[in-house]
Amino acid sequence: MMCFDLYSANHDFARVYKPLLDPLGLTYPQYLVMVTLWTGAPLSVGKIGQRLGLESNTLTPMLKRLEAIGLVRRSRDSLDERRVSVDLTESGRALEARAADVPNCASAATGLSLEEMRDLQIRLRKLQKGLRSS
Amino acid sequence: MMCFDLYSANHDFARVYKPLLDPLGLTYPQYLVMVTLWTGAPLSVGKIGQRLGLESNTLTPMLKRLEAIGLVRRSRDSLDERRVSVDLTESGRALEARAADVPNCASAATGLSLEEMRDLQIRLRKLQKGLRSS
DNA sequence: TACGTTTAAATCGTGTACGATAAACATGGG
DNA sequence: CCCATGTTTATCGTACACGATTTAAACGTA
Repeated sequence: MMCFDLYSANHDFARVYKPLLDPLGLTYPQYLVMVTLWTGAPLSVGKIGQRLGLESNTLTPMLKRLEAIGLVRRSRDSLDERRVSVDLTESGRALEARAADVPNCASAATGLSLEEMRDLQIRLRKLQKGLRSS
Repeated sequence: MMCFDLYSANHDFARVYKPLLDPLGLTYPQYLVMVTLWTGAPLSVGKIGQRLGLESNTLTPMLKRLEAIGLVRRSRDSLDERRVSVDLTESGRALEARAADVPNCASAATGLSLEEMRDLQIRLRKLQKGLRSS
């Protein structure tokens, strides 16, 4: 069954990332949030959730932790007070440089060629598209 | 980054399984444990963990819940009192028939052909092998 | 037999996930 | 302007995950 492979490959990935992220003081999901913010902060909670497939019930506590360690700042959007805008602090922005090698280390750990990675990624996206539209 | 795709594809899979498993009263990880047991109970806690990439800290509470709803029985192995042997109850065995359609429904939801699924599975296993040996 | 080492589960604390619900705010129609 | 409706985030309870530690049983060696 494919779900077995997906389930444990995901865990294996998290395990490979752990030693890379520990020095940065980030968990794997926290890292994914930071990567999302590095691509263009500020973002609303909902926007971040959309990218990662998470909702406020998961993100709110996580973002509060990231705020507590000084990497992000949360503030109500003045145009729409329902939204919470999440922005990087100086420290959060600086972390990007320190995390620069993480993707390379991680992809090296896969043992796959660039070609193979690209291919797997395309297939995963197709799977995802199917799952989401079902 | 591939980890994003793997991370969210795994979540998407869990979401597809949920409506299929709710009628059975199982969570997604619980279902994976039951599938493992259906392939040949009894199994020790360690053996189940080996198959799913989990350890006793995750499995012990989960197995206790499965025991509480009457699907499995846990008992110390008389040959080696360190081990806990996990076996199916009558009810746990009977559930296999009720869950017979789940894999088909799930693979239908992927929107992939059998060929594509086999291919993706092979690539995932290769990835996994790489990640585990790193 | 005694004892240090290894192994298998369990326990504990922290951090995700997520369904269900609540609270605060925006918006459109009357 | 008011209210019904929808949207966005937060809160709560339950269930994984996992690192670190503990407990108990098995094993090896003197």
